[in-house]
Amino acid sequence: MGRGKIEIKRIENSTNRQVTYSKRKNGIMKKAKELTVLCDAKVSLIIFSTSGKMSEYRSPSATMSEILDKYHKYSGKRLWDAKHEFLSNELDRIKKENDNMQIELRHLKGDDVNSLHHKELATIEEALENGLAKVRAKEMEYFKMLKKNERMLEEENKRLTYILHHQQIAMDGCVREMQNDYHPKGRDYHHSQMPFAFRVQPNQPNLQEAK
Amino acid sequence: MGRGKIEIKRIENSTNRQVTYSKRKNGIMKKAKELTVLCDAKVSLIIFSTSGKMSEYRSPSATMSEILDKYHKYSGKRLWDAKHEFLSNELDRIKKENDNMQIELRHLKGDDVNSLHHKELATIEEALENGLAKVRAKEMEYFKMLKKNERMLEEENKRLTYILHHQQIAMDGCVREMQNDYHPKGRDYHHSQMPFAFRVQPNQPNLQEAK
DNA sequence: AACTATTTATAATT
DNA sequence: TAATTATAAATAGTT
Repeated sequence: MGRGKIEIKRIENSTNRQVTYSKRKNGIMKKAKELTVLCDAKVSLIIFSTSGKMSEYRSPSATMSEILDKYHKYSGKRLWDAKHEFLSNELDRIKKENDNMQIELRHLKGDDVNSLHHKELATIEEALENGLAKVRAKEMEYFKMLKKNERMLEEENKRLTYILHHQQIAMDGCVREMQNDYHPKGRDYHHSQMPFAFRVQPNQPNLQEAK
Repeated sequence: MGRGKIEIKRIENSTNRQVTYSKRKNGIMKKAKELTVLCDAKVSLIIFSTSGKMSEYRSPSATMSEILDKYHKYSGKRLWDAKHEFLSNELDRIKKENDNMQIELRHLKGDDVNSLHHKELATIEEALENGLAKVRAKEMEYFKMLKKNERMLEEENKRLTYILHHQQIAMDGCVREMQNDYHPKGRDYHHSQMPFAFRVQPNQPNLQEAK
């Protein structure tokens, strides 16, 4: 389409090539726009000249990421950089793992077991019994520890009570002596002054009976 | 450029639009190829039709990632940052979900329960008992179904045996008649000819005793 | 950059 | 749906 027909091969004359580039670039851009409007298509056209200059047309209705997303899906090519691809793969892997665990969890909770066969059911049952046994053992252990702790506290309590009692007796003697020295007429002075809480009281009644 | 001039606006007639799309798509592809060859340019042309079908032309000298790299530099647009961030967040989220499930699974299997308190242990125990109950119920159901099926098969077996038996008797009578007619001297001819497998045998001995 | 002869693309038609 | 064709559009060579 011009004064003469041309062969489709590289134009060797650099000036001609540049002129033709400019003209045809405009032409193809126009065509892209027309295709977009006439046929309601989404077009992405990116052109780099020999010198590296970029020209772009993109249908107004489409973002570049949208186009690339679709391109990605269609071509199956992995355009993204290594890091991106790694993340993508990792995500897929973990999602799969996640699904499997979810299924296992549901099975262990006794849900969605209709599709399972006898052998699978037996395996799950065994796992459950196993888990139950372990959990109960742990609970028992916990209980024993509590019991042991309680016993230790009781022992300690008894010991403290004993010591306190003797201390009180010693103190009584001491105070009586002091009363004899300085307040010969006063009686039970220290007892009436001492706050109740500081006097030894059996706060664990059963301790008195414990061996 | 055609029989009549057209306005550049969306072609409402769907058939026409599709025809025009096809023609112009080929046209623009051809133009892209020519530009590539004539002017030594790098071209990327991606087109999506209304229906979502993709067509692509790319200069043979250029890979898509090369084009996108250059596009990236030129436009200054950061196309994949958003995507990257999204993937990264998604990965974190799912990893966390994963970890939680993993812990739950371990607990249900009775592992790693040392750090748990009494209340948590009790919750797990309950879940396990629940699951076990459901699984056993399912197994019981399965077992009953097997039993029922077995019973039905036995019934059918009995019925078939009965029918076969009577048929055999009838056949014996018939053959004997035939022997009397044509081979008065032959005896047990049909029995010796009949493959063993076709003769009624009690293959489930206990069936004979079953009510 | 504008012009124009000619080729090419394509809208309407078959 | 695929050819055909008349015409519009694009553009190669020219100014």
